[in-house]
Amino acid sequence: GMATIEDVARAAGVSRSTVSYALSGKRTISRETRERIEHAISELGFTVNAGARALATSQTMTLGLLSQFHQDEFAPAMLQYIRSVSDASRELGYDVLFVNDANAAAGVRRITSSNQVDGVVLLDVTHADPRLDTLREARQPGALIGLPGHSDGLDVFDLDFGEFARVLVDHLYGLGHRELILISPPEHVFERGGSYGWRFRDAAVERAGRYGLRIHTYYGESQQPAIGVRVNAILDARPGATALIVHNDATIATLPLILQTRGIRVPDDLSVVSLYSQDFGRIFSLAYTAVESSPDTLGRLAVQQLVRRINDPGQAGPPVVKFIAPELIDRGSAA
Amino acid sequence: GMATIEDVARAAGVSRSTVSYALSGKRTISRETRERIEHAISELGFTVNAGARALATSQTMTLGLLSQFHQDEFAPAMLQYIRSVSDASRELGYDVLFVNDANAAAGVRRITSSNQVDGVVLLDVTHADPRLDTLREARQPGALIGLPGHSDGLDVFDLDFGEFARVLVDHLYGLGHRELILISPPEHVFERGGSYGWRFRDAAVERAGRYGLRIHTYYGESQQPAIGVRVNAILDARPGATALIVHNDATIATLPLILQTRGIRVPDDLSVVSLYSQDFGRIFSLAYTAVESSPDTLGRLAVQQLVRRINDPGQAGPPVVKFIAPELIDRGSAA
DNA sequence: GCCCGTTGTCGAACCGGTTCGATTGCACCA
DNA sequence: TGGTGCAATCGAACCGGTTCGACAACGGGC
Repeated sequence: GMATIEDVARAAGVSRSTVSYALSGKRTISRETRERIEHAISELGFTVNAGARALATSQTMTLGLLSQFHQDEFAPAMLQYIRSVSDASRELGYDVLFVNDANAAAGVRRITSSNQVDGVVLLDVTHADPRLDTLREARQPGALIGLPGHSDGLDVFDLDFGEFARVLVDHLYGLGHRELILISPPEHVFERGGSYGWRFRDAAVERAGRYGLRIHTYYGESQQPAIGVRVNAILDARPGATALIVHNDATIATLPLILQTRGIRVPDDLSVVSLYSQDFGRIFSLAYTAVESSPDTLGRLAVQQLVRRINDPGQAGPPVVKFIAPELIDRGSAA
Repeated sequence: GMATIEDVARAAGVSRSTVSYALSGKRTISRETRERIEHAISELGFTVNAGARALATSQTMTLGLLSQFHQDEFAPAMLQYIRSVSDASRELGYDVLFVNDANAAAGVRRITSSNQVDGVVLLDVTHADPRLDTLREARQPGALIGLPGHSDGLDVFDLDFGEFARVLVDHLYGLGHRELILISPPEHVFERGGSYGWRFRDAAVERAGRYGLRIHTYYGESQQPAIGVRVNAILDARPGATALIVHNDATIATLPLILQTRGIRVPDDLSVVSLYSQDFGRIFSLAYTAVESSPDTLGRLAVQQLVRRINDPGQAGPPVVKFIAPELIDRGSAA
């Protein structure tokens, strides 16, 4: 058995409560007593029992992180969110309970109703996410990464996909392009309700229309060799287009190889712009002009807001919907 | 406040202990009483408080998962381990506490000494992993994914890299190749003590020597454009080599583009074999003959063994060192 | 009619902390 | 010199479960 606070108290010749107060600093303790206690603690190798503390304080100092691996999903981007949420949590003193249940809503219920966590972060939120209702019923606050159809009562953090699209269209328009191609996420993402697909597409089309540009929009694919087939078919069908906007992780990741095979040089023969994070670009060796998807910022903001609500229930104001503004990183792939 | 077992007891007109026994089934309860209790439970929406249960039973039903993102590491493979450990844990009734502290050893100490977990899985274990000593001091059992220099007291699961190398060399030898190139992980992986680097290389060299093959070994790089520069330099330096063995995630991921750029066809001009998982191959659209790195099996075995030790302390036998045998998946990239 | 074993339930102790109210001793002020 | 206030500490209650020992009721064997 491990040393308990009782053991420390005995070794230091004081009561349990005195040890507790010495630990928390919530009441004044004389210097000598505190030193005796500290000595006993290091002597015995005492550590507070997390379960007991959680029971007494109703605070677990743990956040739930709910990821979700959709079938056919292009997963690598997920890791960046897991990292950023985990890092931000740790900095604020929280641990992370990672949940990836097949039944995601049940996972939310399990960790919230049993009081295993003080708050929940949902990754990869879809338009009609089945986890949302369950999360709303929970006592603990929740923060979403990704905008659902109805976010009532929950804090939302997402990229401003509309603005992202406009920045890219503006960039291409400014460079003189007049006919564009947009490759969106795969169709099944739209069907599942990943709203970022149409938020980006609609804004791009609207903006292009305002400028009088022609823009052709297509669904992308999520796996080879379908990706290559699709891209080639699109390029064959639109020989007049001078620029490609790729809003599709799997497609942008293999694009260098596809274009290379076709003998297309970027930006000489075709301009390419996209949307991905620097880490993502490094992993796939991409050097396209892109708006940064900053998973780090997103995860960090979500955790910060969550912790604010935990410490300040009801006080932290009405639910927040925060969109990250685009930051264009010009890598010269559009001319 | 949530409903407690006391509320359930009151609603069902029984004592707390009776409710507890009805829940656990550790003592016989009459049918009518059990039904009254179950009714009360669903009526009140009662769920056992995890902290209280952990305190009473000294079991948290949570496993610690310690990942570690080394600087310059090629991370995508990590996600597969996280998934498999998490899935396997859930199937056995455990939750996963995900820890990614900058100071990894401190992370181990934190979650073990505070009794937040019943066991610990270490990912990406290096030769002289600083987490090991801390883990050995813990009350909880630990399972490693990756072979360290000294694994005393801990269960180890890893690929049989030596055998993996031999299978690939055998494959190439059988196809008539007489001069091979091996691209290993980056040098800093060897320095850090990732033993898989030399375990694979030494076995490949030994096997090639036995067959009288020439084999040239090189460190790979972990990032573009260094990867391309390195690969091109190697190919320039060894024009006589007919086959390439790539034991390096980052390199194999960009190899298609590099070879395409050089105008090298696989397997017509050069045979290529490697070591990666099917998922990894799908993400990077790779179609090389490779030995499967089965992160899924590895994660699952580690968790199973860990749970065995948790339920059966001291009884589960001496520490295990289990190596996964290679499975060659012939995708025709060697001729 | 008595003894015994079984079934079903209860009360109390315990797990390891936190926190509130009470108490003691001492310095300070009027 | 008595009252006041503060610093330092203690004891007890509580958080929400689990588990052990006790006990009543009951049926069966003799």
